[in-house]
Amino acid sequence: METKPNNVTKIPGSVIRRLPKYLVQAKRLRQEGIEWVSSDVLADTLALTPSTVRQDISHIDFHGISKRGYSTAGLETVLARTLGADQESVCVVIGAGNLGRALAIHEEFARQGFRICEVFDNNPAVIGKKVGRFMVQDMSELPNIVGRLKVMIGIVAVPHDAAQAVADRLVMAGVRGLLNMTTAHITVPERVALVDARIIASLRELAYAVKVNERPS
Amino acid sequence: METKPNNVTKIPGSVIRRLPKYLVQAKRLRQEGIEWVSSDVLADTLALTPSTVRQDISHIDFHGISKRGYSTAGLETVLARTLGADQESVCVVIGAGNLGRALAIHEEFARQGFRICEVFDNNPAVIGKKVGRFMVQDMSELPNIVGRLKVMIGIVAVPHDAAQAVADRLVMAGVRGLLNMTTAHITVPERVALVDARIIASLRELAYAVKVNERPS
DNA sequence: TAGATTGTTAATCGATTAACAATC
DNA sequence: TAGATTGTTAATCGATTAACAATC
Repeated sequence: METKPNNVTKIPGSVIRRLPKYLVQAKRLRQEGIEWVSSDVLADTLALTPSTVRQDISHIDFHGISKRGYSTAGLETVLARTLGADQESVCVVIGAGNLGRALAIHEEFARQGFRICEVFDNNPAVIGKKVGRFMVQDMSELPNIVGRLKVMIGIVAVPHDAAQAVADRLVMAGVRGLLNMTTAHITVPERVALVDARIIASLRELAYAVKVNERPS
Repeated sequence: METKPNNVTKIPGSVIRRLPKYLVQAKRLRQEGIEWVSSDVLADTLALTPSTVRQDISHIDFHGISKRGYSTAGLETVLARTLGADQESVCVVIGAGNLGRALAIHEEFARQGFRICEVFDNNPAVIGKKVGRFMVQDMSELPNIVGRLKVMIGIVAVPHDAAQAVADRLVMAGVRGLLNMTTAHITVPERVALVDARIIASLRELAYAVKVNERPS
């Protein structure tokens, strides 16, 4: 008997980056009491083609039904399981500046299953200070806490120039994935995952698009 | 005489999304006193191929020199001009929750040329309250302020369910581009640019990558 | 049953990479 | 000059879309 490849085979990045959008829609539709959704409707609401939707869903361990479409509840469940959204991911935030503090107290992360357990900084002036329900920890505590609380993800919210050094310490401490909130380019070993949040880059992309739209010839 | 196509032709999105990384590197190298950089070195530091770097730079109105490479100062200048990073972009933040407040006071945006001029909310309990140097404005003031201050970009930092309605009001007010900080899917007219910040989606991508790395067979 | 909709194969499109002539 | 490095063309690779047989 062959194993289903769906959960084992690595899903391409292009697909993985769309799955959260399907998850949001499946959840919304299910909450609205809509039980079935077709690839056509999903494609319409997300500005994709039905082909893309069906191809994407074929990567996860879930099947639609001819003539009815996809069960919204089923889709939600399987997408959540595939993405790991059915389990809490323990995170730490490094950097207790404006951005770091904001991320730490932004309730949405916890609501979405990303539990921030500590906030760190290396500035003696802020170590020990309160940030929401957190007391800012000294960076030297990082390895202890990562080990003890099984921290999976480190969120890098420090000044640009400190980003790589902080990333190195997170990797050393045993974190498995990094979210880079800075504009710096960070390098990590292959066993560690890295995603750039690209907020400034997204704003630049917008500024460029606005400029190009201005003279549409 | 033919016009240079570089500033006129629209640069593909895949390329535009890499240009901010080149800009960061060019600036860093220039500040370190390094005057020239080759496509090989840039590729190495950014985990790209030299071919990709040369192809990307060929989209902007700038040329390297055989045997020396690219002038870091020249590259910085032209990239900044191409992306619009040499000019201030006026932004508003909608939503004075934790995330909105944080974005409003995060100095990095201003430092990168994204000047936030006002923060809005529709909750009477927060309207008129101070957020850093801002006083939270009533949403009804949006059209006035967008018109008067020539606001280019609206940053949508409201709860998920309010995202589309807020986007509609920003578009109506005359904003030219939207940065969507929520997980909602937003639809805008073609003349308006939209970029998803995808912070939660990035964390999901990370959680998935961590899970897949765990059993690497 | 007839028709709607999936799942999948094949075709197209676009992005990345390789190769190399031009050139400083 | 000789050799390093660009700019560009051609080849490859991967992602998206189209088409359609299977099926509920």
